[in-house]
Amino acid sequence: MARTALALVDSGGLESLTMRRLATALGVQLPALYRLFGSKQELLDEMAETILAGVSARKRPTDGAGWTERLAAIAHAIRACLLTQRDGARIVGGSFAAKRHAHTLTLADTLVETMLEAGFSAERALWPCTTVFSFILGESLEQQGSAHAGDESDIAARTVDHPHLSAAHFLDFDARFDFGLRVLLAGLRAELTEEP
Amino acid sequence: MARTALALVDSGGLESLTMRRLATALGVQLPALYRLFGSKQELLDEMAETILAGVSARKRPTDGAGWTERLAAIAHAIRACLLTQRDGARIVGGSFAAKRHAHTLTLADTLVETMLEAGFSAERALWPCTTVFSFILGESLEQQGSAHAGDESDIAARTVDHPHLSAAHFLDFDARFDFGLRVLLAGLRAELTEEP
DNA sequence: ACCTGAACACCGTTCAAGT
DNA sequence: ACCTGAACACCGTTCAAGT
Repeated sequence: MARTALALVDSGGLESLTMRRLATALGVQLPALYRLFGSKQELLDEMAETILAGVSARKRPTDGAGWTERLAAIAHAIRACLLTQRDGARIVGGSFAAKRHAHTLTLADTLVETMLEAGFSAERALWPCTTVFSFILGESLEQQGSAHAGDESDIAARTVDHPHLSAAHFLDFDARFDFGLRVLLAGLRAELTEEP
Repeated sequence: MARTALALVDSGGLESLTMRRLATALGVQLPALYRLFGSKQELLDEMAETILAGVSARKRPTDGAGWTERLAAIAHAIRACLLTQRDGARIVGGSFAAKRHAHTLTLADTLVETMLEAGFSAERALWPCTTVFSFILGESLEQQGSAHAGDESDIAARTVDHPHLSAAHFLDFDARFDFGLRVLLAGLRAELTEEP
C-alpha cells in the first residue's frame, strides 16, 4: 500500500524504496506486489496522490475569508504536505498531475472554483492554479534537495566569486516562499483589475 | 562527458541513461567513468549544469530594455533550455541548484543583478529570482511529464466528474507559462511600488 | 598514473508452477 | 483466483590486477 511505501521513504529516502523492501514491509512475497500495482511507476503515482490527499485535511477553515486568504491557505497546505513527507516534492513532481486520481482532481477543482469566485473567467481560471502549484513544487524541490547538499559553508564557498549571491538568503526557504506567494497574489490581483 | 550523456537521454529518455551505455557511447570501459565522475549523481549534476549553460547563449540581446523585458527574456531562455532537452526539467530539478557550478551561479548572479537594478534591496533581490525559477521548473516538469501520460482524451476522461476542469486548458502549456510569467512580473512591480 | 576484467550486491519484472 | 520460487536481464559501484 502507498502509505507503507511513504513510510519507507520517510525513513530511508526515495532511493531506498524498493519493490523487494516494500514486499517484506507488507509481509508478502515480491511478485504479489504486481497484483496491486502494474509497475513501480504506478506505485509512485499513488504515493503522489496520497501525499496530496493531505491538503484538504490540512487546510484551515478559512471558507468565510476572501479568495486571497483562501488561496494562501491552500498554498500553505500544499507546501506543508510536500515538505512533511521526505522527498515529497520529488515524488509529486515525478508523477504527472493529470494522470492522478480523485484527490488531486478534487484539489484542482477546489482551486479553480476559488479562482472563479475571485473573478477569473472559466477560460483562464485554471492558470492561476497551475502557476501557484508550479511555484510551490519548485521551491519545495529546492528545499528538500538542499538537505542532501552539504552544509551552508559549502554553499558559501561556491558563491565566493559572485558578489550578488548570498547563501543565507538562498537557504531561507520560508522567506523565499512567503515572498513568492505574496508576489503571486499581488500579480493575480493586478490581473483581475486589468481585465475585469 | 555530460554532453554525450544528454544525447543519450535525448534519444532514449532519462531511464535509458546507464553508466554502461554511457561507457560504450564514449568508447571506454565501464570503470573508467568513475575517474571522470565520482558517482552517477555527479554526472547528473554536471548534466544539469550543461543544460543551464545554454541560457546565456540563448538569451536575446535585450540589454538596453527595462528590467521587466530583461527578466522575461531570461525566463523564456531558461524555459527553452529545459524544454529543448528531453527530461531536462527532471534533470535540473533533481540537482540542487546551490551544488552546481560556474554556469548556474553566473546565471543566478545575472538574475540578481537585474533585480538590483529593478530596485530590490540586496536583502531581497535573490527571492524574485528563485520565485521565477521555481515557477519555470514546475511548469516544465508538468509539460515534459505530460508527454508520457497518454493522450488528451485520457485526461479528459478523468476530469469528467470535475465540472471546473478542462483538459484543453490544462494542456495549453504555452498559455500557462505566458499567464504565470505575466502575473509574476505584475506582482514584482507591485512589490517594488509598495516598498520603495 | 591510468585502464581493465571480473565480480559484488543489488534492481524491476515475468511466469510456470503450486494451492 | 491468488500467491510463490526461481529466474531473467539488467543495474551502480568496487578493486585487484594489468600496462
